[in-house]
Amino acid sequence: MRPQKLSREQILNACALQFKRYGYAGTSMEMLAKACGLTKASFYYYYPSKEALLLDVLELTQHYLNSHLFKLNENTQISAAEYFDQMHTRAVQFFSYEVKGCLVGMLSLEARYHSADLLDKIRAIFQHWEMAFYQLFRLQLQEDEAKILAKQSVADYEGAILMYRLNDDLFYLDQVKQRILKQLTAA
Amino acid sequence: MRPQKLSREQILNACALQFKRYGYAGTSMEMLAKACGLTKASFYYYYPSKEALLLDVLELTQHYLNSHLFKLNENTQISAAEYFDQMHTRAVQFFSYEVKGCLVGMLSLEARYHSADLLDKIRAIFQHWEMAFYQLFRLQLQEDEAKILAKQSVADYEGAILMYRLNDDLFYLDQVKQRILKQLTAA
Amino acid sequence: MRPQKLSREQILNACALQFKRYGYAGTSMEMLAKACGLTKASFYYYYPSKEALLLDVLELTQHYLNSHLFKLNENTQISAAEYFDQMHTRAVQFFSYEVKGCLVGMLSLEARYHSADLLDKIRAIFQHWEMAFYQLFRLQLQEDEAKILAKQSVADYEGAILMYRLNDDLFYLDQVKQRILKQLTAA
Amino acid sequence: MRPQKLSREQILNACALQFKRYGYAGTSMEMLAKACGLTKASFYYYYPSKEALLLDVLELTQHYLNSHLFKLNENTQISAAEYFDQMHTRAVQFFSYEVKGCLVGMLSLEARYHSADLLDKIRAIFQHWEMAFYQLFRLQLQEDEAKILAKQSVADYEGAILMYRLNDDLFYLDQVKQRILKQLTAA
DNA sequence: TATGAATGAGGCTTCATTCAT
DNA sequence: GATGAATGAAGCCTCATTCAT
Repeated sequence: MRPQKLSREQILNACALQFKRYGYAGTSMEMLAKACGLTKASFYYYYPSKEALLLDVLELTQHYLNSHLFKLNENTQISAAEYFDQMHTRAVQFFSYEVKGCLVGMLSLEARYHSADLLDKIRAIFQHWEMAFYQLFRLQLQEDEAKILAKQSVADYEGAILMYRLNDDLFYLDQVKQRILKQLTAA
Repeated sequence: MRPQKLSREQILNACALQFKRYGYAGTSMEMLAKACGLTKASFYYYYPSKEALLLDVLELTQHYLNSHLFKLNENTQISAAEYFDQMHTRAVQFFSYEVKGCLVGMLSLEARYHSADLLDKIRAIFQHWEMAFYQLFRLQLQEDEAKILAKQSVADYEGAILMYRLNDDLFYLDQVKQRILKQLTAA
Repeated sequence: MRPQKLSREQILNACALQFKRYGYAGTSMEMLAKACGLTKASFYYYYPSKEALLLDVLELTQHYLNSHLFKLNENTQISAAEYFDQMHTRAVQFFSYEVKGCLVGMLSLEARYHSADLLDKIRAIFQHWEMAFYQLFRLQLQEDEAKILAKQSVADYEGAILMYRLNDDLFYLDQVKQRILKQLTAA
Repeated sequence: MRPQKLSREQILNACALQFKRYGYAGTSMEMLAKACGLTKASFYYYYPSKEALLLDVLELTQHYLNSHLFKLNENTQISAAEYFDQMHTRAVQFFSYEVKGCLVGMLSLEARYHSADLLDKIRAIFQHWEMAFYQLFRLQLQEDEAKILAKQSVADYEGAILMYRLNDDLFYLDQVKQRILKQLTAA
């Protein structure tokens, strides 16, 4: 009776939203199935377990981030600051889409005492983000400065998103942007 | 009457650690009871529900933070920078005690779609922290600057703690400190 | 899909018997599940809560009573007394089936301090019974007499069933019948 | 800190009310203790178990009924009808005191599949009531008639009380009275 | 593919009862 | 006498998962 079959990607996206909203422990397979317009049993046709699903959700998230947020378009003419500005806009969109917050940051807290696979994946995603920042900042800054700012920026974003989620206030994300821009243009 | 195995405060502290480690949804009453050396049923002698317990845990946390971390000793001779330095040291200790991380930050993510009471309490705690920062920063900075820096600093700490928890790397917390100190001494 | 062990109606009937035997508070979900040949968890596939189940049990009981006991076959040639005699026989069967007693009467005692929904449903069932009596008695009696006798008869039956259940003695039910018949034939 | 120690009888009376209101299964030891102004543990000083308490409650009820409701004052000058009238008034008071209903009738339903002791006690109480009616009715009626009317009257009262409790309507009890009076005065 | 049906394990909570002072 | 503290068992319900069609 369902309108149409969902693609693997649509399922993962729907599940990502549930996880982002309620966390891993707070999301049941029932909720995930319903979010996909499937029955619980049907849902198991696509995914054999909650953990497997989560890993795939993160995999997709990683791909998405790598191709949409972290990938630097090298043959561009705009400045590092301008580039970062666009990057920030896309980041804010990503962290505001449907549910405010950062799925990966959230899972990082829950996953700390779970499986090693999960931790590795989460760390990898943050690493890629840091690397993306590094390459961008390197256009303007010294190696050391770029390195530190990249590492710091990831943390800054996570803190800002946490407060954004809690207080519904974009101030935090805007401050992060201003601060990074200042360092990029000051150089 | 049989003597109490643990005092109310000891129970709350033990539970705080469990919540900090596994989150609210990820912690079962069984785990909490065991962490207190009690059976599940005995545990209910102290707390009528998981939610009530959580609120008391947060209450205690708030009291602790207000009296140990957020309270400014006014009749002191040291500078704002020195004062902040000590404050930071205590904060790092607090966020490293037994389990790395920030209970309140963690709960803020889970609580977003839970009870309003919980959200209010969490917001209040962050507010107090911000206010403490503000009063301290005000010693050196203009009202506007102090205000912004205070708000930003809370977010910065949360981001740093998140990454500290994930990567076991104190770099993040140290950077936060340096950055704030720079603004305090530059003025 | 695996075939259902028991139909919805079979489940409700099995549960009705449990409730009739042990009352609402005295019947556990485990008992109900076992009475249906299901595990506790499987039982929840059919009913989300004990209260919801009870309401459905009463709904089914009401339907059964309305169609088997309370419904008057209008185009019949027999007298009111004869009709009542048959009605009584069916009533005795109903109150003796598997477990002696009246589920609704029993629940009426327990429900007095429970949910309003429950009370309403119970009152409605008794109302329907009274109405059935009224229509039947009206064939022979004045409006006022019929009204009073109908109201009284429901109470009489309940008292008789209570004593029947306690003492295993059909005398009580037989007396109720005789008394009503006397009023119907005396007119 | 309690105002004053409760007598055994006060405790039993307080418990009787709880049982009358919520039934045996629906009343917890906690509720009983609180109704007596005692803590749960203190309550066990008086009663070793819920079942033992219940039996004592019934014992007291039996004593009360035997001496206040069932005992016929033989050296009186009034007629059987007048005597019954007074008896009825006391009965209505008894079944209306604090909580509408008949504890024994209620327990008879719950107890049917419990301990034999309980059943015996309940049957004995109803027997005594029946005997009291018999002796009274015998003043006016033939042995057979008195016997039947006595047995029937107990059931009638129980039915009337059940409906009185459910519908808050004294009509039922009044009808029982009228009916019995008619038989007493018709003779 | 899809899903109605089923389930063991576990989660939150209450209960009747006991312990130890 | 009295009660704070403790507990095993049970009660209601949810969860992740499997079965069988």
